[in-house]
Amino acid sequence: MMSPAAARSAVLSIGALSQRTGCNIETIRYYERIGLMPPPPRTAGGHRSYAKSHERRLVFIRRCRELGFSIEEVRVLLDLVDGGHYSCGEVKAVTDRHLEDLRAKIADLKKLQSTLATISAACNGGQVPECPIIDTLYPNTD
Amino acid sequence: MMSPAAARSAVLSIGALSQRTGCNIETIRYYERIGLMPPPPRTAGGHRSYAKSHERRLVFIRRCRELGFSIEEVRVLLDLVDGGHYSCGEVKAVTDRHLEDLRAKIADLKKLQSTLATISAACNGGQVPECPIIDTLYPNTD
DNA sequence: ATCAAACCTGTAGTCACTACAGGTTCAAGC
DNA sequence: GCTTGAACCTGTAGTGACTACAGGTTTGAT
Repeated sequence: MMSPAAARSAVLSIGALSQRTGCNIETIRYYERIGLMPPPPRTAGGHRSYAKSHERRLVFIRRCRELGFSIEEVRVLLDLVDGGHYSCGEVKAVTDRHLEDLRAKIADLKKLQSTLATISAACNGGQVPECPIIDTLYPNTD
Repeated sequence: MMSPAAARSAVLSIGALSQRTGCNIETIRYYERIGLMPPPPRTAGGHRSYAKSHERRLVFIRRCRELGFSIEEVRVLLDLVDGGHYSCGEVKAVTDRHLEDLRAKIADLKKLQSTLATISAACNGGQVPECPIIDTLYPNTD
């Protein structure tokens, strides 16, 4: 159990929090503005004072974002966690929907890549003022 | 060779162009504003009058966008085409750089999917107030 | 006290659109 | 010709997720 003095030594400025979490200062303020992060206490001079719990929350947010969850999805997950009595099923539902989105996006990109690779392969990159890529994409005169 | 009267019958309003190309009216105006599309002639009442050549250009733009080229990449390609004496190599360079971006993006998404699938698989979606997903993503108390 | 770095709030910009608001034009129907 | 609704116009602002200032204040070292 930390003593009050020891707890006070764990206080972080926004710059320190930024460094510890790899999250941009301005992004941290953005997250506060949109409600993902609670407004922290301030110094007498108006500077934000973050506790360890703030840091842990921000790490969670960043991990979710890195995994591609949208801000809204992160918000839903945080609401579940904040409520303190979420079910594992609710979390899994959000996660699996996101997984589905990822799969669809990958399939989409693969199709694009395949199409583009086919078009590009028809071009040997010469100096001729014609190009199969342009010829494919630019409609002919009717 | 179309007669002047026949050429005049090929004139499209912006709504007609939107329908023929599947490109939103407001997006067409946006493309004009950012210079991808040239400003077309106007009717006496100020309405835009698009020729067939405008339509072909817009189809090209839409195809490139659908393939994931950024607006700037489309702009580069259009500059090449507009110059009229581009080399196939220049076009291929833009295209292959885009292909590389696509490949990187796919690899990135696959990694995310794999990570997330692993995390999600640890969750059987029950009613317990604990969740391996949250446990993985939310830092523990130090 | 001085000074540079860190911080603050507010505003605006990025990218590629998308959605109005308020007004004008067009064309069909009477 | 008049009416009316649809289509069009310009200008502005919003979307999502940041990111970058400007101009001012606070902090901490010297």
